[in-house]
Amino acid sequence: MRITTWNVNSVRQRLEHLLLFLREEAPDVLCLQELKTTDDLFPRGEIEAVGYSCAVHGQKGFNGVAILSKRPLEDVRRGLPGADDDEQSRYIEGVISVDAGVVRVASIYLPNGNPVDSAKYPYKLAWMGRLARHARDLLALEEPLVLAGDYNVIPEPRDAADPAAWEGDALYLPQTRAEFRTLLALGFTDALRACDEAAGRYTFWDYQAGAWQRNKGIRIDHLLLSPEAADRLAGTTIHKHMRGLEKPSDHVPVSVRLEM
DNA sequence: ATGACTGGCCCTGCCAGA
Repeated sequence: MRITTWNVNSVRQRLEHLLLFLREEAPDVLCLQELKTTDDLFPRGEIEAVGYSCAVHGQKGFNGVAILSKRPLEDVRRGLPGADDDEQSRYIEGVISVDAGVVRVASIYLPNGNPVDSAKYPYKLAWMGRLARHARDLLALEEPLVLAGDYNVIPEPRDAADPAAWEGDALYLPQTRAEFRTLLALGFTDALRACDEAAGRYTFWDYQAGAWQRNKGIRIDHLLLSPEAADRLAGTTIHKHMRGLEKPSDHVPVSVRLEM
């Protein structure tokens, strides 16, 4: 089965690209981030019409995550445990039954954290701590699990065209990268890196300064696999062509293929 | 060398993104 993550930067602005992607690539599961809309304005009907069910955790104006699936979604959770007062919609999780058993999938929109001298950076670090605690609990289930999303983390220098330009930025600070390594060390596999060690595998190019034309990208959209999912890893794809469309998202979809 | 965009909302400059 194929599972894809994509920060669409407004699902309503990107609806035609989204439907194009679902028709042409037809992943089994698509995790979306930055819906920038509420549940009632989510384009559920158009998406169901091309064969997907939707679990949505929206928010007015900002954030918002969803999971689209060809098969029914069960056990849907909205928001991370331990943050009942957090009004930002950045996490949704569900379970999909397949012939070989079940796969649990989360759509994650990790906080950006800039500017680093504001409350936004401590919020990012606290959020990463909550994610790690929940991820540890999910690993104990010993089932195929994919934590897919926009992590707003540049893991290593090879994940940026110009690493020096990101020094001091919330996406690349040593503490940010250390928190990401702590998450991985719980037992996750970075799917893209397990398949491709090359530098220059980017998933985001800023709208400004001709970043796309000059290939000044970064890799911040990741698919983390539990051991049971990593055992089934068959390949990854960065759908780079989506950045070249008219009025694109600044992120492109990233897919993992699991043998199941 | 410098600056450079896009989307949503309070409908119009401002916040947010990365």
